[in-house]
Amino acid sequence: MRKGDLTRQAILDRATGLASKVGLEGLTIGALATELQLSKSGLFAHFHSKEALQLQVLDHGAAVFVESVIRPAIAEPRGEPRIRALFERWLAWTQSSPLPGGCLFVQAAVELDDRPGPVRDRLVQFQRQWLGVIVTSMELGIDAGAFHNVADPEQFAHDVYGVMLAYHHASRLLRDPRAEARARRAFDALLQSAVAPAETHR
Amino acid sequence: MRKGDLTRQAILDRATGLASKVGLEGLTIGALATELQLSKSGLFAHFHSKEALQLQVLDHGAAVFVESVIRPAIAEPRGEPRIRALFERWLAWTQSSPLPGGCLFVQAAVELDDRPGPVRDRLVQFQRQWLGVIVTSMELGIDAGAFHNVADPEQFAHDVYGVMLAYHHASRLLRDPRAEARARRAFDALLQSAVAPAETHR
DNA sequence: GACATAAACGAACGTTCGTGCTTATCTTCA
DNA sequence: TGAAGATAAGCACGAACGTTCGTTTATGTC
Repeated sequence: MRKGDLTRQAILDRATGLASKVGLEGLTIGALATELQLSKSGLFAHFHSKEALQLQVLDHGAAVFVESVIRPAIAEPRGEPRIRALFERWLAWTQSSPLPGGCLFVQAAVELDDRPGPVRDRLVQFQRQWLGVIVTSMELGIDAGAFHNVADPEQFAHDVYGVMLAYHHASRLLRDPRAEARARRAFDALLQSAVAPAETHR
Repeated sequence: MRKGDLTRQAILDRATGLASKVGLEGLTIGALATELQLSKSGLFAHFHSKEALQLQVLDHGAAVFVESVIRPAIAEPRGEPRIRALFERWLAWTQSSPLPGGCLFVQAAVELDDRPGPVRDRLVQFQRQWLGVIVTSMELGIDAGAFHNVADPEQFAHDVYGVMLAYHHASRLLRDPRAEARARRAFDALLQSAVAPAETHR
């Protein structure tokens, strides 16, 4: 790997963390350069435009997300364990050290929800994929008999994401120490109402 | 009412809508002045600092929220009707014309969650009050026998807010036409699991 | 109608924003 | 080791940021 790629990677690492705090728009080339002890122009040369930087930050964040949340969770057995792993690893992700400002995508979602352009498009794509992972995991669980077949995977994914957003709100804005317990309880209730009858009384 | 108060009100009206799109930080005095066909300095004189403007925008938004969501909902009879009214009016609020960018508080919550200061403090206060309204409405419903007494009002409020945030995400970022139906279904499920047994089989 | 106050303006302040261009300093490989 | 090419710095730009100033225009009161 070339030297340039190394610094570019270092820039993206730092930029991802910074963007989790101040957003993709609040992310500033000058501040980022200062943090990395680089000159503004030197850093800028890696990306040629701020929008390109934002896109790469999003891509970088997505790559990390896949490695630390999705891939390990997919390794779990189908049904409840896999769904639970997705949820638990998402919780851990929002608290992970490279994200001092919470989940980058939650921040970006609110920031970009009415700001058309390629950055928004990319984010929408990622969010759909993420929800798609939950939907698919749910469908596979139904096929395996872990959940009863009247369960609606898309509704379930939507609801689980709501639990995640509520946790983000309670924990980050309200600094509520019970946020995590609340999120788990909500998730359990959601999961409980989806498990197949045979599993319910074990 | 003096002339100055009138324009100040007009400024806050417009600023609230603008902030719902671009956030309280993205809200810019120059852009706001242009929209209102005022000079930057003339507008600035009403607030003396940007932070003061942000605080007043928050206050103004909260006042409108109380009038259009909380007060009418509180007028409904205790129990299910009141809780449902809170939820339905919140849905309508996020789509109301003065808020082209969705709920101002959702935007602000994500933006300020790790930006300490008086603006954040004010927002936290409002959010606690809002959740408190749901909690109290739930408690009153339990007292009236509409919900069974094992229901946890704080957990319920937390969960309902999650449904609201998921709706905001699905509708605003993903532009999912099924967002509203999903939100209602999630809310109904939440409410169903709280209603007293006598009410369940009617 | 004269006077005092309130409200809005226009110009400028110092910073910071994103973005170019030109130069210098490193890596890399023959 | 030295030439070629990649990488970062230096410097400057126009625009926008929040803020301050002195001045002008509108409003309200006696």
